[in-house]
Amino acid sequence: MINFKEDEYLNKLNHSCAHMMAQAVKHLWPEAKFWVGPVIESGFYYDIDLGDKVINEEDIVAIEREMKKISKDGKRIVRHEISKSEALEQFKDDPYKIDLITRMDEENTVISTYSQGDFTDLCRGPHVDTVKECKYFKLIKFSGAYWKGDKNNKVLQRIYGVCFPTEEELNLYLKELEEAKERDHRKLGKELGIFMMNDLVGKGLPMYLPNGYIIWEELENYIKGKEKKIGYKHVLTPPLGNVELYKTSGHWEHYKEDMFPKMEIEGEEFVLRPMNCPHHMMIYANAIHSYRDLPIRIGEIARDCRFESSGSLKGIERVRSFCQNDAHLFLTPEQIESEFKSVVDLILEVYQELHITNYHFELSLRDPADKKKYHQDDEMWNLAENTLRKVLDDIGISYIERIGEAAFYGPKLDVQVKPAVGNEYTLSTCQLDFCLPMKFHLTYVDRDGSKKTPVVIHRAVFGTIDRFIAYYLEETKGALPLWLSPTQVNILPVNNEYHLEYANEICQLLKKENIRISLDDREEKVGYRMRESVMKKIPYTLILGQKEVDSHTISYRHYGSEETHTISQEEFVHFIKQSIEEKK
RNA sequence: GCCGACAUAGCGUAAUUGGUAGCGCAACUGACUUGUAAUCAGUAGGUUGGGGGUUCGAUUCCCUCUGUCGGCACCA
Repeated sequence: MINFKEDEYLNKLNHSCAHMMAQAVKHLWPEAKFWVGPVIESGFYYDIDLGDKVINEEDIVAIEREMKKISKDGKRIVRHEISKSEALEQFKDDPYKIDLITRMDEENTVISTYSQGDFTDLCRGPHVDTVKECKYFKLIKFSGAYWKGDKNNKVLQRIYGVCFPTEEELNLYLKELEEAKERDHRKLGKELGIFMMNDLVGKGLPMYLPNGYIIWEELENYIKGKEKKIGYKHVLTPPLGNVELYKTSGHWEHYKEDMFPKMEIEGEEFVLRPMNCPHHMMIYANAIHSYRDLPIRIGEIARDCRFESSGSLKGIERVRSFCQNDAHLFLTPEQIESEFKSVVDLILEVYQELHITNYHFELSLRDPADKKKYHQDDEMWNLAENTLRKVLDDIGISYIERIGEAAFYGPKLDVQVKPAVGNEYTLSTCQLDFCLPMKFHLTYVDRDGSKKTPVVIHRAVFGTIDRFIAYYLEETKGALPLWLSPTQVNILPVNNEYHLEYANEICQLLKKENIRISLDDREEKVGYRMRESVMKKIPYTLILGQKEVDSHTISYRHYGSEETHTISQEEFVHFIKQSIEEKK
């Protein structure tokens, strides 16, 4: 997908188009006031104050029409430079622009405005030469958006759009947007029988259907197998806990509003747990540990519940009940680098094996100015953040630093991915924590006999199994690799009377090898059954007729290909087993 | 949670400027006995998301609740 911010001309063009949209809005609603209209990865938007007026579909059509007129009229876009005081005078009736101007630093800053015909906007630029260039545009969506992104502020009207140099590019982009909807995991999840939701059960509470649970089990076994190989021990802990546990960890203070409310019973208070860290801390604390025992790596596919705001729920990407692929590594300070590296290596290895390529790393740091969110200990934060930077630089992976995105207890490395529809999210995470071990008074006995506090790494490779399934469905457009496919091989006997016996024989053969098969012995034409097999995105469809019976062979078609291959039974079994093994 | 849109059979959809709903797929029955993306015919399936209001009459208009979708905010 195109990134409008990265291409210099597209950036300029879209920014100019945002101005042109503002001009059109001003023509239609002269009282309109404008906040900001930046170029973003997916085009541009403008935040507009229209008083009580709320934008609707018809307005969008009208705005587009007006924009076409403005573009056709083809006014030049002219830059003017003015002083701060001149700007304050020029925009004195516009509280939004005054807000922007006032926050510009020095008194002598040169401020620029851009004009086109009857419209002038405060802007740094650059812009294209004339509005004529903004010919091929489309307003994509609109919604309310809090002023300055603060939920306590007024809601402005935000309109999103895109602009291209040519009609072909615009149409291609719009087509890609439509295609993205086709691989939305919510659509695929329904079509392929992966998961369901039910109003009576409750929103944000997905239920995995037989097909979905096969994927779940395979993923769970896969990741646990990987973890076991590098020394993780898996545990099972309850999905709720005493409120005191979360008061101790600090989660209660930070997130109680986002947890399912506490339950009082027999004088005790419990919550459905929002994460597993405290449970794992207590498992660590259950025994005395020597420095020789460290690192201790505790893993769990753990059920958590968070009271996510209703507006944030999305398929199985963002839910209220989910399972983390969680683990906590308890370390001596000397082990931080090697263990952090081993987690990053594991993430990279898994991504490579699963052919995941569209992702990037983000180093999430604290905002030192935010005294409320973050655990107060400058020395700890500096140590933790510098350690992470060092490890990442040693490994040689590139990453973007994000201020104010850290967990309250420590900095983290996040792996970000972009879904078919919507904003990017975190798939994998690795977090460094000097804070919780102290809160829980965790210790190990060091070489000199003294008690020391271990360091903890929190990490999740799949993030949550739920979210990973969502991601992987979209990534594969629902055509999952063989090892994850709910049905791996679908068998079509050409004629039940003559070929069903042979088909059953092949079924038994494949079943013995633990291959997930289905036999479609309905009295329908092969073409009809083939069509369904393809629509279900089953990796291999076998066609067994007289030819195969006579020669004891198997004819198969691979999903995505229209060719048929005929090979011996032994070859096919070997081939399928190898493909599963290699996660093809 | 906020701003807005939407909700018709298992799924995908059509229609009514207010006169109680059609179609396709799927399901079921029968015929066809099938060689790589839809064989034909028939049957059944809806208090048009729940509740309330306006009206002679509401699926359509209004209110409300629930859910979904697009953004915003949030995301340990």
